[in-house]
Amino acid sequence: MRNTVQRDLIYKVVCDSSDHPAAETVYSRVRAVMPNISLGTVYRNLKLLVSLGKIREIPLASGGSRFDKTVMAHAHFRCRLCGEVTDAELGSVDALADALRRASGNEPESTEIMFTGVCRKCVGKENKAV
Amino acid sequence: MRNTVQRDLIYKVVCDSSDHPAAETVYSRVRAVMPNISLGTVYRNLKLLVSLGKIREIPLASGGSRFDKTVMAHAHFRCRLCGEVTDAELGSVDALADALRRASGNEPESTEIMFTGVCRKCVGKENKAV
DNA sequence: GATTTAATAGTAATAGTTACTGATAGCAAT
DNA sequence: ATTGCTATCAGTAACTATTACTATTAAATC
Repeated sequence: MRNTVQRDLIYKVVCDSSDHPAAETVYSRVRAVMPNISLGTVYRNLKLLVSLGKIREIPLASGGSRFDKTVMAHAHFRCRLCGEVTDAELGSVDALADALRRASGNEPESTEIMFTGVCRKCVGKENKAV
Repeated sequence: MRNTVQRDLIYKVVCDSSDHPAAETVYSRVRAVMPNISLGTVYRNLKLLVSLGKIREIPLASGGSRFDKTVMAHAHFRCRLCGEVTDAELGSVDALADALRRASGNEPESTEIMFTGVCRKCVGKENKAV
C-alpha cells in the first residue's frame, strides 16, 4: 500500500476531530487544506482506514455514519434532540465482549454501543424540538 | 392515528421474523400477503413503529438498517463473513445505561449494542471469504 | 350513509455512498 | 536521476436505501 498525502491528511483530520464527523464533514475539513481533493477519495480512504483498524465507524439510525479516531471498544451517546454524538465513558465495555464470547462461542472483534436519548443540555427542551 | 391493515400486517411480519429483516425484506414478506402494498408504506410504518417503541431499528455500518420485534435494550452480534445478525444474550445491558446516567447526567432512552466479528459457524472460513 | 382527513399506492426525488475512467504520482529497479 | 509499473487520484456517473409528493382510498366520526 502506497503512502499518499491525501490519505495522511484524511487520517490527520479524523484524529484532530473530537466531534465524530460525518464523511461530508471530513471532506470539507480536508478541502480547507487541499481544495481539490475528491469526495470519492475521502470515502475510499475512510473505509480503508476503518478496515485497517486505524479509525472507527459509527453507523446512525438516522442514516449515514460518523467517524472516530478511537479504536478501542467504547460507547457513544447520541442526543435525539440536538443530534450531538459524544463519548460515553464506561469501564466495563470489554467485559461485555468477553461475556459474549463465553456465552455464545462467537468471536467478537469490535464492540459498538450506542445510547440514544436526551443529553444533559437538552433536558427540558422536549416540547420545543419534538 | 388510524388502524390500517397495512400497518397491522407490517407489524405482524416483523414480529413473526426472527432474523432481523431489512426494510426490503419486510417489503417482500408483506407483499406475499398483500401484493400491491407500496414500498413507501413499509418504510413509513417501520419508522412509525420504531418511534412508537413497538419495534427496534438496528443500523449497520455496511449501510441500511435491520428491524427487530424486541424493544428491550439488548445486544446483537453480526458476523462479518456471513452477514447474519443474531441476538446476543447478555444480562447486564440495562446496568450499562444506569452507569451512563449516573456518570454523565445524560438521559439514555434506548441502548443498542453491536458486536461485530466472526460467528461460531464461520470460524475457520476466514481465508475463503476475505 | 355522508363527511372528514389520515393513510395509501405509485412515482419522483434525495442523500449517502460506491463504481468507473483516464490522468497522476509513489515506489522499485534500472 | 530516469524509467516503468500500477496504486491512487480527480471528476463524474451510477447506485442503494430512504423520503417526499400527489392524487386516491378508506378508517373513524357524525
